Amino acid sequence: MSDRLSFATWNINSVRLRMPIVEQFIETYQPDVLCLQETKCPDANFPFAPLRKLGFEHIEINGQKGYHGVATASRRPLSNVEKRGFCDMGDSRHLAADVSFGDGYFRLHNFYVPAGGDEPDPVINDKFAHKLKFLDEMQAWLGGTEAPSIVVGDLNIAPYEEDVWSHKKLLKVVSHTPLECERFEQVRESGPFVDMMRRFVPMDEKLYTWWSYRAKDWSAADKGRRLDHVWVTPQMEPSVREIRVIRDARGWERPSDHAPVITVLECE
DNA sequence: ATGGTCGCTAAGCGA
Repeated sequence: MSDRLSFATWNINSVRLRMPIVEQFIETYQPDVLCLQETKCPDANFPFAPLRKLGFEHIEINGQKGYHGVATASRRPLSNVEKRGFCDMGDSRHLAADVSFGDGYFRLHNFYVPAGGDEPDPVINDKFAHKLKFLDEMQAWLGGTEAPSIVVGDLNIAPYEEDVWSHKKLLKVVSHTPLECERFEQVRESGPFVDMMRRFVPMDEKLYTWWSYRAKDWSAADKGRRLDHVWVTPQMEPSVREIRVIRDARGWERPSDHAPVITVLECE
């Protein structure tokens, strides 16, 4: 059966505060599935109604008060929902579900990897140690994935030189240190997963999904990083038609500091 | 080299 499906991943930095631009995004780009991170919303307060009104009848959430939280909203049913804990922290940073595509299904993992604090030394910075441990657990769990699978989310690492505005200036900045970038690649290769964004954008071209709130003019300064990712298992790669970073959304009213990334899948 | 801005939830922490 031929099929076409689009999904988006977006660190929304408070889903309740951001509902106006979530609605704007859905109306403009019409994704079939929307994976959100940093919902910062207890499950009891999640804005189900406006999403259902926009056609997202299937909504699965893994939230907590104040911090973190992920949600996957879909026009298609979501089955075998799984919310995995990492590092025994009680953090809400993952949700997986099966999504129908063509004659079968793929497993869609929605991740929010710890940011890792400021100091790039796991010995003196517990948050950075936690980030590295989280990657270890991701690899132990996702290594050798056989089912058609997609990993999306805010992975909080910009692994390649052109994934940041200045490779040299960010070598000691958490998100681009050699230590975590190497670990990141090991996790991806253990899948194995294909870095789909870089399949569409050459390695020598800048590619960002996040721009700090602290810049006076984020777009003019353009000091971005590619913190959000789309990985697919090799058997899914031929189905990926297109990936777009919706940079415009970073400039909308009361924006998230992350831009959404849309992926289009198609099969014959 | 430093500080710059957000969002939580009610002063400071996390990003």
